[in-house]
Amino acid sequence: MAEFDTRLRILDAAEVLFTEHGFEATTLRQITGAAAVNLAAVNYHFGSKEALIREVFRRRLTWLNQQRLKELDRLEAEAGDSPVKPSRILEVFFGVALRMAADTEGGGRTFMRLLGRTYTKPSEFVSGFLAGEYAAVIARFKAALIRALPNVPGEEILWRFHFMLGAMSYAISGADALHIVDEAALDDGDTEALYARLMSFMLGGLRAPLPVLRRKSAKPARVRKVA
Amino acid sequence: MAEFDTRLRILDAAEVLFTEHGFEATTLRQITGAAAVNLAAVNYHFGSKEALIREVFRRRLTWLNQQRLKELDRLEAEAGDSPVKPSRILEVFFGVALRMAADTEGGGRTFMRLLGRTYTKPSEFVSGFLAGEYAAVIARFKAALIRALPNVPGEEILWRFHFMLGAMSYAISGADALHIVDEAALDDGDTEALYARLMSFMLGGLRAPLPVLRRKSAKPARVRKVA
DNA sequence: GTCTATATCGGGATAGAC
DNA sequence: GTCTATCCCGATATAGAC
Repeated sequence: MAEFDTRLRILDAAEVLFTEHGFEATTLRQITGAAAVNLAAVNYHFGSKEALIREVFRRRLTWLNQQRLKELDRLEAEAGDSPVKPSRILEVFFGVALRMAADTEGGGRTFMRLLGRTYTKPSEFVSGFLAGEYAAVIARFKAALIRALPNVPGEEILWRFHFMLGAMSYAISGADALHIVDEAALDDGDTEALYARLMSFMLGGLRAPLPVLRRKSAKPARVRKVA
Repeated sequence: MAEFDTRLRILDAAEVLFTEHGFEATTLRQITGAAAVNLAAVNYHFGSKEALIREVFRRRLTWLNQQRLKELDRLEAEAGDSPVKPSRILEVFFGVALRMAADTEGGGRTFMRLLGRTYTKPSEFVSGFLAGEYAAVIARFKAALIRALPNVPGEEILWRFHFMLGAMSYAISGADALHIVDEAALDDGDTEALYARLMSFMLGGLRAPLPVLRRKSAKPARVRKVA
């Protein structure tokens, strides 16, 4: 097997095992065993276990975010001067992710489950990396949503976006987690249905009446930055 | 320090460290070091690291779920024969959790962050345990929601409940994760505000128009169970 | 119940032959 | 680029004195 192959085999095996058992619990011996390559290959190709972890994220994440930006570009070009509809914006951001998560064979599904979990507790050495990969994308989508929903304060949009990420993460974790909630085997194999369910839930949440925020005790009201 | 104290000190320290670094990455040396007790104390008091992990969950989770059931009991008693409002149901289930998460000093906040993350990827030896702790609670709340929302199919309610758990988990992870999304420091210290934001988002999602589910290809339409 | 000291294991990483 | 063999470390767990 060529060297190129070895690299890929390691990445694929690592992705699966990290998702299954977490970073720390996964050993290089397990990875190289599953990939049917030599133990020393990881350090040869990636330098260290940490570097391997980063690469597992990088290869999928850059592609994912490029897709998102490309589709948003197209959407905004089509819309011209008028703002893009919120539903379309969400469809792009989460649709790309869910389509990746639906890709059982290519490993996309595995990766998205890993990503959702890592997001809430990034080890020090991935958090900075993740932030870098996401920064531009979030900025663009946030701006688009703010344009699309002029009545909702930017801060609220950000929180709701955050909540949506959580909903998506759990949606992708799917039945694995759901059977804690209910023994009835909910079919999470039907991606179309899951997508539709999640999207209607999110749109409902995004457009929900604004919460009544009571001013905090003594703090004087501050002028909000113009969005 | 008395033996009772030692046990508690270990539990508290473990909770913090597990939340911070995960189960695998946290060593007994770190735990006993932080707790200022002897290394051997963990095995004396709990038997093993795994047993310690389970106990970290058990002590908080049973209390949490007892509160939920108690408050739901009260709500249903007050409502008599009429169904309880969905918003009240959510307020109980998630309110109890968020109040616990707001308890910075008692360690509730730490624990809820840990719980949210564990839910999507329970190690084999906690998943069964978690399911057991949750089963009765979920059943009760699911039933209450189905009564409250007769127009929404039970299956949809379950999915939306699942999405809500995700939103809550991310809400509690809070700013730690949010600053991946946006550098602007969103104030997640204001529990009241967070609670209001999350609740309006969830209610919007729960009451959203039902998704249009296209029948799957060849499968004939089945009669749905009566809710 | 608490401690020190230690047994035993398995981890990541690397040296050096092929 | 790939392999074997090995280094070195730190993990959990326990034995046995106090």
